[in-house]
Amino acid sequence: MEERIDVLRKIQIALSLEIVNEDLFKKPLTKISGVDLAFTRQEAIIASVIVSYPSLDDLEVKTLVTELNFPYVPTLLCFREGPAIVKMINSLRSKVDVFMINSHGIAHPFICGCASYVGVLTQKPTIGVASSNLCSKYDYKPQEEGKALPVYYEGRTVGWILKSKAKSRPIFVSPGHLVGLDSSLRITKECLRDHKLPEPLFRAHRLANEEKNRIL
DNA sequence: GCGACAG
DNA sequence: ATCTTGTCGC
Repeated sequence: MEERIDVLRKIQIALSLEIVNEDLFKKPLTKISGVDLAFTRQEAIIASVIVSYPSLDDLEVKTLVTELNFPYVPTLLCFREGPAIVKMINSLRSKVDVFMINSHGIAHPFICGCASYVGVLTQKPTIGVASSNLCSKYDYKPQEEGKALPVYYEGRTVGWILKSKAKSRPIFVSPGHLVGLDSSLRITKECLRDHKLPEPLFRAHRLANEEKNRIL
């Protein structure tokens, strides 16, 4: 069992070497997809909401149901959710410029959060947005709405802690793949409206749960 | 050794 | 994440 984890660690480290944190997404940016999952006993409902950028109008919504085969293990989330997200991305008809994934990107102990994992496997630009911290260090939390402070891991900047909504806990943003550090924050901020999470993710989260309740 | 630990 | 009622606050 420990050997099993060792193999997965090596995969993460190998994938981390493939990550490119430069702005190689299409410009001007016109389509962003938020991807999130909801769970039932033995399956996952995965939702993608593609919105126009920067107007954020819904362009295409889609859900898929898939089986889960890997448990949730902190730092190994990509092996649980990654395959389903890749399946969703590969099934979309619209050409999406950047994917926002509900997870961390490079702000990960092995530099391989689920957003980075998905980006490398699909070679699509990705940004990771999480509601809580995993391994980053930061000096203090931003207090003013809209403000962000860098977060570090082993001495280098790997993302941001962003006060996305006045009376909510801050969120954690980190580039996944084919997106730079600054752009990951800028794009995320441009997608903020009335919720703590950026619109693509807020809508994908809501859609996944609506679909889950519908099929139950 | 102990605690912490995305979803 | 999920299982769950009411409840406090914007």
